[in-house]
Amino acid sequence: MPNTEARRGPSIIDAPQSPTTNARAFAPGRTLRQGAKVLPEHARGHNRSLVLQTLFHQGAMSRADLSRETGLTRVTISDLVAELIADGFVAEMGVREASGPGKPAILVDLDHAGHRIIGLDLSGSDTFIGAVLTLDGGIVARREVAVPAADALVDTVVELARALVAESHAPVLGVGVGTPGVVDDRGVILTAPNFGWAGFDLEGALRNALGVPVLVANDANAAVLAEYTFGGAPDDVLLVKVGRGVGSGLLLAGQPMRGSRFAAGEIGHVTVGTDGGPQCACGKVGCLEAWLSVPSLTSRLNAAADPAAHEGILRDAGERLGIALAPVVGALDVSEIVLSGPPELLGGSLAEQTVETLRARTLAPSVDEGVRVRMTEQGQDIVLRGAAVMVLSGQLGVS
Amino acid sequence: MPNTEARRGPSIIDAPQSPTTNARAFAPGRTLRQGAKVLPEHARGHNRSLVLQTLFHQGAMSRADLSRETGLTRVTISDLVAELIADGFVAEMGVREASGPGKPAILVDLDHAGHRIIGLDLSGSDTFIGAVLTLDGGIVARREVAVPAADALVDTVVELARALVAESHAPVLGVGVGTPGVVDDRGVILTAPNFGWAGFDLEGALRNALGVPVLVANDANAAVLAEYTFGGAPDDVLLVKVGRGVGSGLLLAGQPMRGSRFAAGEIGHVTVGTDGGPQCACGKVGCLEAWLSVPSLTSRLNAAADPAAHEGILRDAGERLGIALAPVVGALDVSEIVLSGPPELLGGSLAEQTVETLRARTLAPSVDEGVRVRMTEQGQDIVLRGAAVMVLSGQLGVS
DNA sequence: CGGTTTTGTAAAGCATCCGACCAAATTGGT
DNA sequence: ACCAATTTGGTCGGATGCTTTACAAAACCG
Repeated sequence: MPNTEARRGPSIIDAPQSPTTNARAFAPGRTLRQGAKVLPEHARGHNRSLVLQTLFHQGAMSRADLSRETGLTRVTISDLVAELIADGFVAEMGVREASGPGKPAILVDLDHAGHRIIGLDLSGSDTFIGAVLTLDGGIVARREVAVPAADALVDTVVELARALVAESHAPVLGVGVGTPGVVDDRGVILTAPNFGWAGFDLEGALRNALGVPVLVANDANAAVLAEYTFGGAPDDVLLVKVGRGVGSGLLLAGQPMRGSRFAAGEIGHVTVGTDGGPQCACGKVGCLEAWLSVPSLTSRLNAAADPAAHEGILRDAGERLGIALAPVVGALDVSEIVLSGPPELLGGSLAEQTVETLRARTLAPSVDEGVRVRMTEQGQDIVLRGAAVMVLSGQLGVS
Repeated sequence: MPNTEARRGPSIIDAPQSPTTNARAFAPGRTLRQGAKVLPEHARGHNRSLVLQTLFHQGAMSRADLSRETGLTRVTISDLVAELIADGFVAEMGVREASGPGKPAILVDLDHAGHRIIGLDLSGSDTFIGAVLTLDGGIVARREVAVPAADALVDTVVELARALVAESHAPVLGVGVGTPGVVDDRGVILTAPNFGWAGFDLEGALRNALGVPVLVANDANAAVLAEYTFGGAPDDVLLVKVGRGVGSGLLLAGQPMRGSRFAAGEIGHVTVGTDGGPQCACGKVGCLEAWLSVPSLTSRLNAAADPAAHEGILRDAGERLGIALAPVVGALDVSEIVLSGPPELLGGSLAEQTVETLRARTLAPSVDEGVRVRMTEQGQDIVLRGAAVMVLSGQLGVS
């Protein structure tokens, strides 16, 4: 049963076209780089999000605590909290055990059970994965379907989402989708070679079919959001997602970067080094993907009769990743690079060699301040949880 | 003063929660990624900047025009404009020639003569350059001093700024400084090997000495601001500044990127390619700076007896720049790369070869949508004008 | 048991923007 | 000549949002 709760009127959250998406970037020459007017009600919305954000990251606390954390007065916090309780996003959790003089505090917290988020991960090579998540990123239910033929793709995705919405026993805050391909800021898939999509408005199709807010983004961009919100990644982080291809998601100053043509992160077919390399499916030689993708890595590992050679193959791939990322690290000063993919391939020598190569090829700010390289701890669910973060961020202003 | 807010007791009520709730607790030293409260007066400030920004980019217009451009009502615009006139930032420019029915409009515009900006460029290898600029970036007066010995650096800079402030025949909006080195967001120079500075608060020193607002940033970061504001660069642009060293400034989605340790743009000592290269002063081999800096380029050109070899040397350098930037272009999807430096070195074959190499080593979104590479048209004043943009942006919210 | 501290709410005040209305100035039709 | 239409710029009251001040409730402490 489609719920209309998530699209109620008075919420700030409802504005489908947020003012930050001004990038109607097609005009030749220059786009108007003007911001938008700000009204008192926008300030209200910002402060609403600020309360939610504080509760999200710091857990249950009293209104007085919220006042101290946010800088807003207790009066305003009371008002905001009352509004959020009425909207079902916040709930009173009982009285805190008195720990000193004064009236005992009433704890308030996000109503984690009050809403659910649907996340979809279309990046698998064999299956589409979907899940029902709580507001704190916990997975409540999960479904998988085999990737269908090209002409049934959309119907399959819609049905997967519809089944999950039906399975959610709470109002659905929104549906987040992480998909391969280049996706613009309105959820239109500009190009997705695997699916044969070009200029397809997946976000609009899902919204029309489901009647709930939908947000669609590239899978690696979703993944880096999960790593930021749930994985403790710093404000400047690059996530490299290794699967059938190689892609990346980038966060700078805590903001996701989309690129001028929404193609940020497309590093799979960047040529690495000046000494040739494996043949790539794209026709070029020495693409990062030819060195690092799971198919290319496994085929080279299988071809090596001697298991002792495996170490060398993984180190070579790690070195190539380091060579490719060194200019990015130098130009952006990211402090952490997170790898997502099969841990048995990426987790060991490969990651070690990557960080060694990076330090050799960049001028580290100081000895122990070099860039870190590590595997994600989000495992296989990283895109699902990233899709949930997209909804949290888009609907509640929380990340 | 009471302050027991630090640690509350554990809450007694603890609904079963997924293990991921506290996305924050670990990672020592990590900054809270919470925003700040927003009050109505902040909205007012934003709208003030919006009016200034509109006038800055579109020139004189009537209050009614401003209302249509910004979406604010004529009432609010009249109020904002009155305030800006009282502050001396806006002036009435007379009545517009009637072009239709209705009462003739009174044009208002930025009062370009009402304030001046002081810009300093400390990036020259021989001289410090300073200038008095109008609000629209025009240079009114200029001074140069030889770079002094290390122990007189600060005094020299202060005196240069003081002389320019005295020379400005209008209130000084602020002083902007572009300097080599790594500069944090409060104008503290973390490292500047050329000057022997480490952790030196140049911004504070100048502010104390001059009593006007001061903003200090890296020279290449200042330069890219000039290119964005005065050079028509798009929202996602990388500027490469070639001089004694090689540095870069980066703008993504119209926002300057500083990096996690304020070291974004430090690409001079990134190793390029996997086939060696010239020896760099830093001790490594094949740094971008060893290929591309003005001293290294000129010495290689002078060493070539045959002028016909010059073309090859420049093409090699351009190719190396392309090799270094290809991963950056892939990861960020910048749409334009701007070169700043001696045009006789960078402007011809070098830039051509750079764009060719970039296109060969990245997967262009489509045929004619590849990245552009061009020389700046801001010439030698790019850092001065960028420093002025820093002041415009910091003091008026205009860029 | 009164004094102190803390929490949460209520009332009044200030800032900001908007809608409705109005006066002024110009064009254009009759 | 004159009046209607149009556009500009302003005034006045109303709505929203945050703050300061004040207050009741509920705990602790001596």
